Amino acid sequence: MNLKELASRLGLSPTTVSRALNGYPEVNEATRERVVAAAKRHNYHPNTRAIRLATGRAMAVGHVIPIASRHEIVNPVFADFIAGAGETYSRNDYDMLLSVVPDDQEEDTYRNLKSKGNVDGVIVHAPKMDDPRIKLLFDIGMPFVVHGRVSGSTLPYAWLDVNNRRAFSRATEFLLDLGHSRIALINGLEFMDFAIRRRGGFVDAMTQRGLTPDTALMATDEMTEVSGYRAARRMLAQTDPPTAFLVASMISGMGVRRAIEERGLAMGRDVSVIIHDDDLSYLKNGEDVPIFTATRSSVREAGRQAAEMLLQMIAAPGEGPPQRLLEAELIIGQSTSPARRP
Amino acid sequence: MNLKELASRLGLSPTTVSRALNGYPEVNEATRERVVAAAKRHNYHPNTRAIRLATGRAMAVGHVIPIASRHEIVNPVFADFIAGAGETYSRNDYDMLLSVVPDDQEEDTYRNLKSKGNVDGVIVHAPKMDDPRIKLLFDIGMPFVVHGRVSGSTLPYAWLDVNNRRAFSRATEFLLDLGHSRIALINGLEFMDFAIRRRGGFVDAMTQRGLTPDTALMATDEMTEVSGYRAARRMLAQTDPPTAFLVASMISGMGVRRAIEERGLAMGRDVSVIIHDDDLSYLKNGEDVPIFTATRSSVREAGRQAAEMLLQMIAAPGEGPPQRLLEAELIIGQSTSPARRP
DNA sequence: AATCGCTTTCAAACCGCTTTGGATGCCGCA
DNA sequence: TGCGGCATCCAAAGCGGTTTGAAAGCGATT
Repeated sequence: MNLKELASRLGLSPTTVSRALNGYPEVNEATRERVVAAAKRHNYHPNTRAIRLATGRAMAVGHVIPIASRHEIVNPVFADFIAGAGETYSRNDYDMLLSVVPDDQEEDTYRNLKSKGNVDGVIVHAPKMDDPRIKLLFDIGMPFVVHGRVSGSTLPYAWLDVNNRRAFSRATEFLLDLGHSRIALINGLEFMDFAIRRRGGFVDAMTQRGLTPDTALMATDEMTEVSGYRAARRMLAQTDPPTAFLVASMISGMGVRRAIEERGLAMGRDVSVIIHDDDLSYLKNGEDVPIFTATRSSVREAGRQAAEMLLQMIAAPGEGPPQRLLEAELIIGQSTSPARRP
Repeated sequence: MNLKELASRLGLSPTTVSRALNGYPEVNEATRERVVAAAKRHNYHPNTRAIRLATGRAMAVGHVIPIASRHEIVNPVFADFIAGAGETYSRNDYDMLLSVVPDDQEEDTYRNLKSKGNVDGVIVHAPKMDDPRIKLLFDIGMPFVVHGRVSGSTLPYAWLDVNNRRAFSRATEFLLDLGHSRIALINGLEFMDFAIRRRGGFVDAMTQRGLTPDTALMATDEMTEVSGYRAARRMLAQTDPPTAFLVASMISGMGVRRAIEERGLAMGRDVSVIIHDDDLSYLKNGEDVPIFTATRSSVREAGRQAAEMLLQMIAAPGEGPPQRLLEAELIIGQSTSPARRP
């Protein structure tokens, strides 16, 4: 059932039927009702491919998720972010296009997306410092919203980010207030923008209290269970081990806990731990009582909002790029306690 | 730059240019080379929207991921499965369309995908027993591959599944061979097809050795850390606690470990644990030495293969639905040991 | 010289919708 | 009676490709 057929059944022209269904004013209210009723009765849905060609809009947005060719890790926050964004798209009749590509083909992917015209805009994931994608997307004229920010970029781009710096400085201060001074940072990969900011927040808070961060207590790696475990184990084996850990994710936090317990210590009693909690739906930080003390910010909500911003930009271009900074909550859980006097 | 313009620059008709680029035989090799060179020089990429309308193919496949309206959990294996499938699509110039919808709108979503023509086929995720989607997709004539199987369905549908039954019976036998008899099962939600099969494998292996599974040692819930923790804690507090756990996922396995250690016991020494390991990229089960003894099957590889099967079906319809059963490996890790004599 | 067959090219129709630029009919008003 | 204005409706021209059916060119065959 297509437009032409529906029109001829109604004894109307395709023009009128199209207008009736799309809510244009120049069609008699009575005929509109007839048309709408007939459309429903015959289960008519306009062919998306035709609409797209005729209007020149793709009614779709792209998410390019790069696969690091070296370690092949899929960032676990993608699932929740994309679920959030997907909700927004569904509500607005947009499609979500996912491109999974080796990270060295990422630029080509954006170029193709543009020149083949299958999306109206993209979300940029996992920005790095001085990320070249910003300039690229500007050059090819593709609307985009960055999930995160790009230190070093001078162009006015649209972004949505968590205040990572502030989250980590607050968490550090919280540990300092509890009397800890040997605080370890188990960070993500420090070419990622968020990791740089987190480190900044940590270092700032320490310095502000007159402490010099010990580089032996600062690790940077992929945020996996195993890497959290390894870093923590190594640090705990030092002569002057940390009494507290600041950890970049729930998953690496679980590795840290494993290392602590393996040493016969108890997390929350002997060693304090604060994690950053993305509030992933399948990795809740406890239910009634949080397991970990955490800086929490829902990545799913971030997805919803970033998608809204992008649709907004597509609908009204030339408005100046929207930017939004979300604050993380500090959640007090069972993994922190006052430092024990040595 | 579009086809018409490229053609006129070359002094050729659009027909010839189109054919040259698409490798049709009825064009002179010399002209083809001229065309291909010009296309590259002018950076010409055919407009996907036009191709889709002209050919009637969407060159896209859909993944509908339902969000359970009650608990809003995004299945953590989606990310890896989709990454795997995405690789296949990229290689074959297909787009991946993700629809995130509340689970009560799932049927409508499939109907719309079909009637609006934005995909050529779909992957069905997380099948339940007697899943109604099978019949629906048959009725509307949409090619599909199920990730998993659907107990109770009589229609010949395409699927790719892990041999969950065998995986869990092997794991159970392994524990029995180690001398365990109080074995607990911490399963996923038992309206999910995979969970039913796993339970079947467990029960079979027990019964075969003359043991009656204790319903007090069988839990079924969402596969989260917290639910694993709760179930294990409850069971360990019983008068005749289990000496071994069979757990449906790595994440709930971490909860089980937490419950064990909270009780002052050590996993692998006092209590044995076997998990099912989907080999998620961000949740590796150790690196050199596996943390958990596990039944392992890469969900990412499953994604790759399921996508290939679907593309195959789309390319050659009417071939009879492909079906593929993957076997899980049994990985021996540090979380199992012989049962201690009481 | 006429015909045939083969290769190579092209004009035009088509995919299913949107949108422009009229038409048509009817009413009120001079 | 004639005409402008308004409300409705429609024919046709896109959108940018693919594909059908035909034609042109040319050497070989009759």
